[in-house]
Amino acid sequence: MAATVRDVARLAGVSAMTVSRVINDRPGVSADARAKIEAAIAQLDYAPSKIASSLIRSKSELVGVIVPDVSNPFFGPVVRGIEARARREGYRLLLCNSESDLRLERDYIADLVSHRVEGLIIAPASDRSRSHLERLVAKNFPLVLIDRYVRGLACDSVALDNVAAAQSLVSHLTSMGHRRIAFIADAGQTSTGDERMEGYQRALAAAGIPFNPDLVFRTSTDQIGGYRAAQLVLSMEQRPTAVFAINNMTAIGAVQAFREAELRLPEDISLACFDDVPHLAIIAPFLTVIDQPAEQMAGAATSMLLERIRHEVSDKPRAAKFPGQLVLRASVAKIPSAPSKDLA
Amino acid sequence: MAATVRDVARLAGVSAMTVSRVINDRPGVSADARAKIEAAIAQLDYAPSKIASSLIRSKSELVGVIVPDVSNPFFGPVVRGIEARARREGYRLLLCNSESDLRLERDYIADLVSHRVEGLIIAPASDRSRSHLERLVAKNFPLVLIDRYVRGLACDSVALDNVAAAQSLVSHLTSMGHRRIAFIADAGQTSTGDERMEGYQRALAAAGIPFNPDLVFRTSTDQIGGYRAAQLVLSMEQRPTAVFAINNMTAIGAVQAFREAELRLPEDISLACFDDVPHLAIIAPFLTVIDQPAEQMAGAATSMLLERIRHEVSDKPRAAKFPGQLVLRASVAKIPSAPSKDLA
DNA sequence: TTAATTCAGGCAATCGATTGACAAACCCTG
DNA sequence: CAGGGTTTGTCAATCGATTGCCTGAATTAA
Repeated sequence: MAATVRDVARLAGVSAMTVSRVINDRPGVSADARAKIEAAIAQLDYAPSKIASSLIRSKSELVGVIVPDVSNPFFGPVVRGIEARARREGYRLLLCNSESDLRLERDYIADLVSHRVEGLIIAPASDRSRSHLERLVAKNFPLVLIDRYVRGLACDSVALDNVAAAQSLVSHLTSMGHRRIAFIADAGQTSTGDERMEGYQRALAAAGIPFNPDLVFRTSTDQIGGYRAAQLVLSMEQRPTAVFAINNMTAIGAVQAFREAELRLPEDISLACFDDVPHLAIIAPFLTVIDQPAEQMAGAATSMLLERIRHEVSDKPRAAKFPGQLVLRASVAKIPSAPSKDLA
Repeated sequence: MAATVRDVARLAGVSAMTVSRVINDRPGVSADARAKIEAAIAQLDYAPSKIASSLIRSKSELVGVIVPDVSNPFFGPVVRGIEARARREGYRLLLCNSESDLRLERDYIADLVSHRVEGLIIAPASDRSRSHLERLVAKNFPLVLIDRYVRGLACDSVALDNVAAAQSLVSHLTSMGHRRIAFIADAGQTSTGDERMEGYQRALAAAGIPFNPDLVFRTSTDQIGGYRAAQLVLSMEQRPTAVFAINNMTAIGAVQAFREAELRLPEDISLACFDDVPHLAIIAPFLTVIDQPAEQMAGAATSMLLERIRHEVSDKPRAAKFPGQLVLRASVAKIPSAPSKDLA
């Protein structure tokens, strides 16, 4: 069906190897032969098979990317950033959505390896991803973790400095007078979640507020999880004055719950979260958030991966940390320092 | 480096072909041999090379996807929808962002063809994409256009019924009493843009409002384009009472411009646009929009593509149209029917 | 016991591009 | 005009999995 080097060679009256030389811009071809070959290529609409060349060269020029969901406002820019950087080096992206499903993630990894991707950038579903990632690391397969790292897995990673970012966000809440601050957290399976928890606790400690486990609501880190957690928050006897949501999706779920309960933000309850929702800020500059430089992080991860692929670096795993930016908007209210009066 | 069928065969004490049979679940292998082979596969951590099997079978199990930008709130769900559908059939996605750049798009297409993707789903940059898409169509290459079609190109497409959707949106504006309705449009290169223009004009005609070309602002369909167009709208002597933005990004740019001019929406000016911004509605149920079923459309496009790949359908091009849903929110105000009084 | 039938499993060719070894033709200089 | 060096191009092997064709062994029926 499709034309091959041999077809081109026959039409141009040369050998296959000469055609190959022209395609790969190698020396040793006369101008005359080159012209004839190019004419033949155009005439046959010939496209060299990367499959065949991948096989012989053991270079697929493919990079695998696994994220929970491309349509997530955080991972969309991540994928875009990876693609932009990889493109410049002639690499294409094999994109998979793991849906945070461990089994799906494992199958995808196996499939990408079969497709002979030269490297893999992954936002692992959880620490339990370790079992299947370990095999890649053992084989010295180029691998970069993004957004999260996996405890005990010695490989490159790019993530936010979540401890510091969470601490600054929660400190903002305490500085606004909040003392009962609920934390809508993940199920406790990711480094990201643990670090944010750590930041939460440090900020509380810094403000002299004892940590109260009852204020931590562990749930799935999606909209429905945030919605349910927020409902639990609202059902508490002593309702928290502020909620710290672990990411954008849970925050959105929380807003939904608050709205249904006819609570006003921030008058009745304050809310702050991780991840800006792009564009949202313009239409409604509302949520106080930690903004992550998603595309930059993705670019850095891709550079690290390409270095691994080219063996330009030592085997020692590297961990890049990016700072989060606290963006103050309107979802956090100031609480008058009332407690002392109440006691009097 | 990586193990091959032969390595597995040697270790299991059988021939390569027997191994191949086990991998592909073909009959003709004894339970004993199968067990030994599976043990050898596990021991060597063998992953069959899809590159080699693609070459011999002429099936890459790859589908190419080209969109302007995955991080766009419309195209993110599109890609997700394609991936979800393709995955079930064992296909992987080769994802490219064209950035609406014609040259980049052309290069990507050539590269995907070289990678021997079995089919291609593309949201073409503009009607000028026709020149490079035509060659694919001529070769009978499985191709499905999504979101936009290209005039004069006989191939499958999946898009919104933009004429009807735009008409319903603009009719909503006229029914609210608006008579001077600006249209922030594209540069006039896409079917989508033209159809929305058609719907705009039909709605005006239905309301007995003469079409005024001065109210059409052609620009790039991104945030900055919307911002600039909105500034022009505001600088008009007789300022329109409502703005119809061709998509979400231009609407966001317009909001930005209105905000800077300290105009209130919808009290001072009304705004309606295409494309819902996911999640935005929950946090700020504000923009009146036409919502597109992006994931559904993507699923349909993928099904059409798979049918083409399998030659399950005739060569006749098919065009699927999806209805847009008018979602009324708060960005459109009612205008008191003043004109007659003014005349009196 | 023998022939017919079935079935496990091996050999070798193939997909399309690449590459090292090598041959042929060319140029130049002495 | 002959011989060394260079350019240009050919041949054959290779990457890893697959498959049609066959062989040899096992099972069953007569």
